[in-house]
Amino acid sequence: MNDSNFREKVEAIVAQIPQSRVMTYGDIAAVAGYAYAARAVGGIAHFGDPNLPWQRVVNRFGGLASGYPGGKRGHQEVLELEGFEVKDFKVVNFAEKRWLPDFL
DNA sequence: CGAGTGACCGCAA
DNA sequence: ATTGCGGCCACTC
Repeated sequence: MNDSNFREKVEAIVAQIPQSRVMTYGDIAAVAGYAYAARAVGGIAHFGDPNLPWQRVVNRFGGLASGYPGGKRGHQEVLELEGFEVKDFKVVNFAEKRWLPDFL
């Protein structure tokens, strides 16, 4: 079950993120078991399953990601389609839209 | 097997 | 206030 399947854990969490909700890399890493593995989450995001809603994953400032397909530009577009309000490459009311997994 | 990279985070000057 | 540096983890070449 949880033999350092950091990758599966992160993918599972991201896949469970509800719509209109966002999570930070640090939070996901912490929930996965490694509070300082935010970078690893980013790496998984790039080489992980592209079907997962990585668009709901943002950095600690609620800002957009750097390497998202299409750049911040594309990320912002998708976020707005998800129902988010993006302002200056940052999610508005990000603190209120922040979400934590149930199984935690 | 070893080294480098990265969609990050936190602190210091 | 802004800029720069180091450090943690996993993945790829």
